Amino acid sequence: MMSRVTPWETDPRTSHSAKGSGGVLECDLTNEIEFLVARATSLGKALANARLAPLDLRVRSYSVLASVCGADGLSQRDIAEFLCLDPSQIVALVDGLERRALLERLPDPRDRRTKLIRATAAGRKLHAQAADIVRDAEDESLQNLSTAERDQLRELLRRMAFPV
Amino acid sequence: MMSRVTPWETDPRTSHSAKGSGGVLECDLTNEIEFLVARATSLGKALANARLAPLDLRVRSYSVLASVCGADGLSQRDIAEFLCLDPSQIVALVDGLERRALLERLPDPRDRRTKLIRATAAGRKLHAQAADIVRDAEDESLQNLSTAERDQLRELLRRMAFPV
DNA sequence: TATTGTTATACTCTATAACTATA
DNA sequence: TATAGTTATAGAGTATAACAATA
Repeated sequence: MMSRVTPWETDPRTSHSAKGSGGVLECDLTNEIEFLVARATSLGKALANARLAPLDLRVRSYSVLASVCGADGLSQRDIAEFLCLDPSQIVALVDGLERRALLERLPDPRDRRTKLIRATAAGRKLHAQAADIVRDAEDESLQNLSTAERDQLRELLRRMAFPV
Repeated sequence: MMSRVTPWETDPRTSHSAKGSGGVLECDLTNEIEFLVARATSLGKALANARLAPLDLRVRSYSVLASVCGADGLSQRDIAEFLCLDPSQIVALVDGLERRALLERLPDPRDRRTKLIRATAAGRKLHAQAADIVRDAEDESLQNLSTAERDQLRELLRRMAFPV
């Protein structure tokens, strides 16, 4: 069974308005990097969410899990900053993953306010599966780009996503 | 007065966990284009929303206005497809802009089901102001990148955001 | 006095299904 | 039978403010 990611997409042939030769609307927005990056995110997130559904993960919860698996001993504050989320949102996300025993809150010996988040073995296992799925989805989103172009894009995006 | 865009950001110096030399968390996610693109979008959208607030616009409503100003005679369906939004969402967005007389719904002589959306003079004027603001915000988000790099990024993103 | 995690609340955005009028 | 716009609703995501424990 195929998952419909953008169920509202119309057949370009039945549409009859100001389009360019490639079927893409010609408009100033297509020159705005912020718009392009938002549209790419929208498409990518929809696809990834659909693909992660069988694991009972979404992009947000996957991101928390991946953060913790990648760098152990993060505080909730660290995760929030890294993911550009408010710390109050991390509470619910960590709650959900902790309830499934995918990660755990540990006391920080240096600061009793802080809770260090650590992935469990089950969490690491699920993350490995999820990372494969996400990699496939990303590969699909980037079909038009060669490996070299993807590397180039990644570097440029890194500098946009993590400004000095 | 300065607008705080990411109010939860902590001072890197007070943080004490697994970070790389640049203060950036080292984690597999930073190699995932989908993550980087999402983070860039998150930062950019927050900044743009804050800057557009004085015009009583948000990124979503601005996008609709910009679509219509860039390519006249679009149907709501066209806008939905272009912005990756469900047609049902366009209704409320067009409603809001129409109420402010920034655009109008016109009957399509070829198909009485369709409504063609056209920007009014006031809409074009406001769009011009908004586009300046968005351009400045984008410029700020891309401080790290040279003009050539921005062009490169734009082209790569275009192919990611509008796959064949 | 400032910070971490937390709770609460309101708002925006997204997803889905169903309806109507047209085609 | 299918499509454009619409309505309704529920759920996900975001933004703020305030509080207790701790620094």
